[in-house]
Amino acid sequence: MTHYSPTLLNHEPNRREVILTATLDLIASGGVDSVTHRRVAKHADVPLGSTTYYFKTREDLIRAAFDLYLAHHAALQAQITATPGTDLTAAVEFLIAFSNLEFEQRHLLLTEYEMTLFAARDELLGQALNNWYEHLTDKIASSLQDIVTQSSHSAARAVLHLLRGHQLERLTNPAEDADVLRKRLTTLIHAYQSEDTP
Amino acid sequence: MTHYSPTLLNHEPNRREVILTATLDLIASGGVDSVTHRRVAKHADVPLGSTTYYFKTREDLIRAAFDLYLAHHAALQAQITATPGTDLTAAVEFLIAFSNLEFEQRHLLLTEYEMTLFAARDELLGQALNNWYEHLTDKIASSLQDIVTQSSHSAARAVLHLLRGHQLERLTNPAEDADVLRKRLTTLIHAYQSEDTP
DNA sequence: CTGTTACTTGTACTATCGTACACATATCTG
DNA sequence: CAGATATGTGTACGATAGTACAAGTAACAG
Repeated sequence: MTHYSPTLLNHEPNRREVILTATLDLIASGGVDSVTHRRVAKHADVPLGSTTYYFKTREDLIRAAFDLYLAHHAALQAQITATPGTDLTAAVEFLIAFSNLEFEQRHLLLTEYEMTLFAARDELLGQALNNWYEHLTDKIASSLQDIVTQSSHSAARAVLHLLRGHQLERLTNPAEDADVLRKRLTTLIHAYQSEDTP
Repeated sequence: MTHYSPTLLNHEPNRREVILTATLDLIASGGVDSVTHRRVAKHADVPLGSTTYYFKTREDLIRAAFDLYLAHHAALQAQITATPGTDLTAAVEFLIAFSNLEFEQRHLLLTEYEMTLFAARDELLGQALNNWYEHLTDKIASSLQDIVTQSSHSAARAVLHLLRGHQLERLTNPAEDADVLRKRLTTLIHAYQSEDTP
């Protein structure tokens, strides 16, 4: 007794990635909660058996999706890092560009915080996220190294946190735009430029 | 035909609040996803019919729980605000105390970011959250008003964002402790003290 | 006391879920 | 070509979900 009507099977080479992309879509629009095997399958236009084949459990699916997100984001970063600057204004503009990268596509921002919250309760992803943070800090630090007098790494960490807080509020408050951020970043970095910092 | 065996009914006056407290417990430990009428009922030790009586839908329940959280948090803040300082060191210690308020009880931190993410997709709660942010900013601004030369409100916003970013990373990275935060806050506020800020 | 309203509770209905699994086809290995 | 392995697909099962609701009890207004 046949379970389905075959005639032709789609042997797609990258089914797995298609499924993960659909999963990220769902996470961005409805949160991690909204991720179910069935919904993902429907969104990716593949049968249910296909998602459960590649990802045995729901958690596997979510973890893998976030891994893909980190990879995608790394690729996006590469576009920006190409043009480093050597003075304060240029550095700030670099950071603004970096921030806009996530601003302009709200779903990136949402995905990121969904991931952060999920990682807070998932040791494995938590570690991956820490590595990612470290990586981001290094990128920012290298854009600051010719500007600040003290450890550019520690300055970069402060910059990153200021950015995160800004983005977090931006999720619900549109008044927190790029102009406001620009001023704050300038002030902060300026602080790391002067040498009398305690 | 009786549906249950009555003999005595618990006519508790604050069933509603008991239910909401249980809901917040669940949110902190397992996230918004883990909130179901049945789980809340079991955790609060009330029958299922009780939670659905007070909160018609799951969303009502979650929204109400976050409202209660905001009220509780306001009460906690009051304990701290009692002792304002007039110099940089005192102000930083005030902020550290404020931050520890949430650090030391990880569940407060988790609840807060669950709320933020939920609010990002819920206009109503989003507005409430913005008001709360504004309120927090005012508190911080008043602790800075004798210290910074420029608008203490704008300085407070930067401080709040730095704090948020720090807490967010702290969720997965224990290296981000109070000492690190203290240094960053000092540097940031110092920047708002000097007058040559662009 | 009487009617009205607020509260309390068990149960039932329908939907959806994760997951397991048998079966079919494609690809690969040798 | 033949066997092994990877991939694809439909279906089934038990668990859990949101929500509705009838029927009971308490509190209260007049």
